[in-house]
This record gives sequence, C-alpha cells and structure tokens, in this order.
Amino acid sequence: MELSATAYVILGMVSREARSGYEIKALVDETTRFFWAASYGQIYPELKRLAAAGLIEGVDAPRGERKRTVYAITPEGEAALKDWLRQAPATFELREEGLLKLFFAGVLPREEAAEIVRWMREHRAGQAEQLRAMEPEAREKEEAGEPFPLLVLRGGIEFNERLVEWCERTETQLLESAREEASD
Amino acid sequence: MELSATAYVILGMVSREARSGYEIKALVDETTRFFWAASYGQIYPELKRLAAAGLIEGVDAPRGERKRTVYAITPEGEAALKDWLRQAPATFELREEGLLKLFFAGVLPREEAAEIVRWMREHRAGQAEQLRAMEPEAREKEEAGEPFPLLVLRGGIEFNERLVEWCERTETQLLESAREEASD
DNA sequence: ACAGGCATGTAAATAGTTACATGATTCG
DNA sequence: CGAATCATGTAACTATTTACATGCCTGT
Repeated sequence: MELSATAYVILGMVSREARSGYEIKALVDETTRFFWAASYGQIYPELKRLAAAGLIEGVDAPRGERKRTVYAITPEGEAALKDWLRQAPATFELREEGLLKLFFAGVLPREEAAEIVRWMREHRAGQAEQLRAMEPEAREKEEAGEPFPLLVLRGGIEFNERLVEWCERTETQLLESAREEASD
Repeated sequence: MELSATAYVILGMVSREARSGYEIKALVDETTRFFWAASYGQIYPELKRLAAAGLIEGVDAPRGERKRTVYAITPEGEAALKDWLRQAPATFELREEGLLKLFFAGVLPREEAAEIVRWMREHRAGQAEQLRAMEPEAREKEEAGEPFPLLVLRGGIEFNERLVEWCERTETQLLESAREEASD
C-alpha cells in the first residue's frame, strides 16, 4: 500500500501516544514544520484513511462535554512506520525565494543585491532564534528518553546559524563591490 | 497583477537574452533547480500567460526547418522583474525526508538511526559534487559579467558541505550510543 | 459576556509532477 | 538506421494551502 509522506508524519506522531488531529497539527507546528509541514486539510482526511486501512485506531476521548477522538497506532501501523524508516529518504526539496532573487540580481545595482542577502540573513537569524526558544522543551523530551527531537532541533539551529554567516560574508562582499562600482 | 514565482523564474531567464521554453527548462535544470524547480507543465502555459500580459514577447526563431519560438522580455516585463526583486522574499521551504525520519527514529535501534544519517550524508556529498562540476561554467559566466550564478552556486556547495560535516558528527554520535546500548 | 483556545471538518483554489503525444533534426 | 536531442504541448493526477463553518469550553 502506498502512503503519502503526510501519512507517515501522522504515524510517527501517534507512535508514542494516542493523539487527536488537533494535537497532531499543533505538534507538527512546533516541531517538524521546519522540514515537513502539514495542514488540517491534509491531516483530518488522512486520519480517516489510515484508520480505514487499520494502521491507526480512533478512540473516543472526550474532554468534559467536548467530543474528541484520539488515534492510537496499531501493530500494523507500527510495522508500516518502521518499514518506511528503514528505506532511504527520497525527498530533498528546497524552495528559497531569496536565492532565486539573488540568482537574477544582475539586473539590479549591487547595493540592492546586498539588500536581498540582508533579508535572507534577517530571516535566518529569526528562524535560529525561534528554534533556540524551543530547545528547553526538546531537552525535556531527551531526558524522558526521546533524544531525536533535540538532535534534529540542534541540527536546525546550526544550519540556520551557518546560513547567517554566509549571508554576512556575502553582504560584505557585495557592498564592497558596490563601492568599486561607485568609484568607477 | 499577481504573478506566480514560476513566472518570475521565466522573466529572469529571458531577461538577458531571448530563449525558447525548451531552453528555459534546460537552464532551470542546470541552475535554479536546487532551490527552485520548474517543469514543462508549468513553463509552457506560463509563457503563454506572460506573453498575453505583455511581459514577454514571442518571436519565431526556427533552427533550420524545426519550428521554434523564443521569448524576449519587454520593458513592462523588466519592470515587473525588478519590482519583484526589490521586495523581501517570502518563501522559505525545506522538505527533507531524512530529517523527518530522523525525528521519528526513536522507534528504531540506534544503528538504524545512524543509517538514516548516512543516507543523508551520501545524498549531500553527491549534491556537493554535482554542484562542483558546474563551477567552471558558472565561472565563465562570471567572467562575462554575470557574477550571481557563481555566487549562488558557491553558497550551495558550501551549504552541502556543512551538512555533510553535520551528518558525520551525528553519525559518530549515534554509533557511539549504539555501542553503549549493546554493552548494557 | 466575550475572547481565545479546543476540536473537527470541508470546499475551492493553486501548485506542481508525471506521463504521454507529436514530430523534426543531428550524430554515430 | 536508430538513438539522442530539440521542441512544444496537454491531461490527469497528486499535493497542499487557504478559508471558511460549526460549536464547545475556560478564564477574565
């Protein structure tokens, strides 16, 4: 059976404890969204499909009077998740509008090209900060025996910091060549 | 008027010289595809739309008996491109299946988690190599007065190399903790 | 009373890939 | 002659986002 990547996000998210669609969405937004996002429009239909396929099981778990269904992984679901984890990853996609703009920046004066890089730097610095703010929570998970979220988070922080450095160097370089342009 | 990002890829690609849809696709595959891809299914319809909007202009440019239409940017198209370049980039997306798998790797033995990182490393090393192979061409463009493709390419190489380093460190760390697991 | 968060869902639109069809030309 | 490349296009499919609808519960 062919499952979408979103299906595996869900399987992974319910693999440790049963969760509702709403909780899965919130978790994705706090964790994987930086390298794999998912919206309600994907999550709820996918929960139905996975339940129909017997990979997860929905259980009524109301909070007070408010209806709520949490989904728990089944043995078949766990097998499917592990199977997927054991296969080489196939999707590596980057869509970075800043790089695209920089690629075409030859039609602009150098200073404006530097501005593109400044935007990229600011964005990456902000992202790094956001991720650092998530570290305490991930550290708690680590102490509770789940080291991978922290591992991945630290990778993300480092990656963003490196990009900030690259932007700084590139900005300097472009501003220097802007000065040369001006002195011609 | 609202244009898709793919529209700007096309505007950028025809901004220096007139090109056919086929050439645009080939160029995208050699250059921007690492941070912004485009398929025929997007390019040909978009060329029609841009021509209808007066941002590019199609000219018959047969090669021998083979029909061929190249599109040149118009002054309006150039204005639209510059306008877009002067606005802060809004799209920053990463979809990395390896990170997703690593995030959920707690359900696997440590050695298998390390394998995920090994796959990521191999992929990034391959990508870095591919990009390095493109350097001579980008250097030629630089000498011809187009420095940005090389600038972006070098950024891509560096970025992939850093990721390889991160993978190496992470792999070592996971294999060490696998040994600890075994000696328990 | 009302804002904000919890909870589930769907419809419509947009984006993007894949696969296919067609036919010319060039090179070995 | 056959394979590869040049060249243009479309149809079907899959993925994904956005926006909306509904209603309950909790805290101020």
